[in-house]
Amino acid sequence: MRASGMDAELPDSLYSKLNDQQRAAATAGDAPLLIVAGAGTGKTNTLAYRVAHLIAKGADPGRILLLTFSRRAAAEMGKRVRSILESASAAQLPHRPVSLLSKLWSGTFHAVGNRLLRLHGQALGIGDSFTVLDRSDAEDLLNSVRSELELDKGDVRFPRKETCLAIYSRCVNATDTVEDVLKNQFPWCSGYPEQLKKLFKAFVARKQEQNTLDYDDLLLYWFHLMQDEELAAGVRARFDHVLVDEYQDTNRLQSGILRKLKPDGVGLTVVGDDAQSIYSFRAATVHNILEFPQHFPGTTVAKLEQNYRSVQPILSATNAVIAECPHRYNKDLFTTKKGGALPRLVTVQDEDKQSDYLIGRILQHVEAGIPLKKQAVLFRTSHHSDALEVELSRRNIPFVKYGGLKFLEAAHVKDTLAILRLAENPKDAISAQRVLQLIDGIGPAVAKKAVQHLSSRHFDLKAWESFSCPSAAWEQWPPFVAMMISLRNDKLPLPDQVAKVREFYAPVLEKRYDNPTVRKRDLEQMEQISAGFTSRSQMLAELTLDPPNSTQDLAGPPLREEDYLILSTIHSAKGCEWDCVYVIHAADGNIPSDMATGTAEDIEEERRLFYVALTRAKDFLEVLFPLKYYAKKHAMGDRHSYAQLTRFLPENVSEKFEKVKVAAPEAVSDTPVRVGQPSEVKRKIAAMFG
DNA sequence: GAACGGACAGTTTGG
DNA sequence: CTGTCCGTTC
Repeated sequence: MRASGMDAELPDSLYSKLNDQQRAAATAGDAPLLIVAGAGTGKTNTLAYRVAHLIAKGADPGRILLLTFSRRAAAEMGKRVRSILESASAAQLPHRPVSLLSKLWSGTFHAVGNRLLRLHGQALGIGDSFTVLDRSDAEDLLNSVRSELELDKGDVRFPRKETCLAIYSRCVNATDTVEDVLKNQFPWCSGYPEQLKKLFKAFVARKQEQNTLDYDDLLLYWFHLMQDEELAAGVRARFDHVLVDEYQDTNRLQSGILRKLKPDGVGLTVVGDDAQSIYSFRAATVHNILEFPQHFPGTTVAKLEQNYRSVQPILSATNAVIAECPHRYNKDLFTTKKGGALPRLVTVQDEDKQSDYLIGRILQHVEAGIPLKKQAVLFRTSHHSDALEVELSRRNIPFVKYGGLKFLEAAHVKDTLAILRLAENPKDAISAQRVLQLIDGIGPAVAKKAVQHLSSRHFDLKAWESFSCPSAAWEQWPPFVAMMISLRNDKLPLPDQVAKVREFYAPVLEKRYDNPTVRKRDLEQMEQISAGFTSRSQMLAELTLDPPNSTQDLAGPPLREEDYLILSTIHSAKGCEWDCVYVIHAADGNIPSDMATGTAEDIEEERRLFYVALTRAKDFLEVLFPLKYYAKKHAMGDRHSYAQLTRFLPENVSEKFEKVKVAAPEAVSDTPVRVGQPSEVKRKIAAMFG
């Protein structure tokens, strides 16, 4: 181990904030280390202490690789390590490690893969200027390959592009064959193994021609980089220590990378909780954490079992929920947080009542001194919060939503980024086709011709000056080509580039969308944030790899000052905690989602998902269950159906909850008009004059 | 032959 | 709100 001569322990007082289990984990030696950490047991803190410990003992921060689940987690970890080391410096450690912290390699597997591949890209033949396709780009590319191969002709049952990509992605991430993936995950597509293989082969070839990598490629090329002994040695030599957070949610490709990165496991630390594995749809496998000790003989297993997050009644309830799950590392979570309220299981009449009740409770908690920011509403699926969002807006309660429709998925944002991507990588035909079709008179056919024109002239964008476009495009074409050429100028600062794009794009936006003002503001925002990136390539890669979770993520500080309620999908809530947590739509079919009740394993994952939701709560937890669901298609007739409570709360579990029933509204015949109506009237009157 | 406009359906979770 | 299908228009 490097620099082992300059052993300097962190001052003892620093560890006083850790319990014995945490301290043992943070200060364990270099043998492979598996930290099994239950929900709320201070996992992040322990990992941060371990990093600080390694640095204090002389490890070079630039030689530590910290793999986290999200960008947010990476930032949080960096902050904590910094603050621990600052306390250490105050206690007069010999060197000043804090200033070196920026050298730490931290980020998601995909982001680190992106960085490493740009460093080693020459050796792999992909260069350092590849662009990264997001999922919908990859789908579009797959789709165009599919129609070229005429796989969509005459067979309506051939899987849709989304399904094709999902199959491909599963093959890559689970390192599985097409046949096995079809058999196990996509049985309804099992009639097409040969066609799919042909499609995937062409898809891979096309990406290589275009110099583009999709998300999966960032792992796949990294994986293969590690299979080449000479190149692998180069990557291995970069890192003395590798730490992986949320290990239960890694897939086989990722564990394959780790095993080549640290073949004997020396200097490798992984942290996770098998009870919180919720990403199998992304090919994550809980086997990675369960079998870690077999993969790396000599593993030290450290358990963290003291829960610091939840009060006893909540912990009892969540322990009861997870106790129903058959296979897992045994952990006995306990807390010393005595007292506290029982979690509530609230039955409401329907979704409207759910919103009413919820907002009432949220405001009560605000009055009791709990700011909105410390309260979160969690749900299985993004659209589960639709009705609530309407009601929150109506009552002027500010909120931020995590998960769901991404800023980057909005058409106008995609258009703008496509222009920048085309400037970055003129071989990127998917971006080119998207961009070209923004011009009047240019549709798929002409766009394709223009791409061919460019391709046969060495992808020099100047070649478009000599392209004969249809007459409808005559006016827009020259300024378009001029803009593209000017973007190739490396000296042009990024915000100026975005400004040029906006100038070109503004009229298109006016013409194509009926709410251009909001969209224009998004683009202004994009120009502003572009100033924060060092290069166009960095901006494009980072936006693709760490898509902003909400538009507020992009907004400047002013909004951060304000108090706002958190709405989040359960998946996006991973790793977070709040004083009050409300889990809505706890009906069977929602939790578990009826999209995910195929196999017993699927259902177990949904159970863990429910467990993750409940364990986010510190002081107050409420689970809401609307009895009635109205069939959306028959809104005119008041057709409805009765829901069942989620199967994850059988009587022996739900007895840990205080049961609350909110009275049925129909009982009162002289109830005044529905709450929704006044706003409708006001809206109509307000809209009378445009 | 290709672009465009209107109508219509569908929409898990995320790097 | 976006992708897709289809009839109409250039």
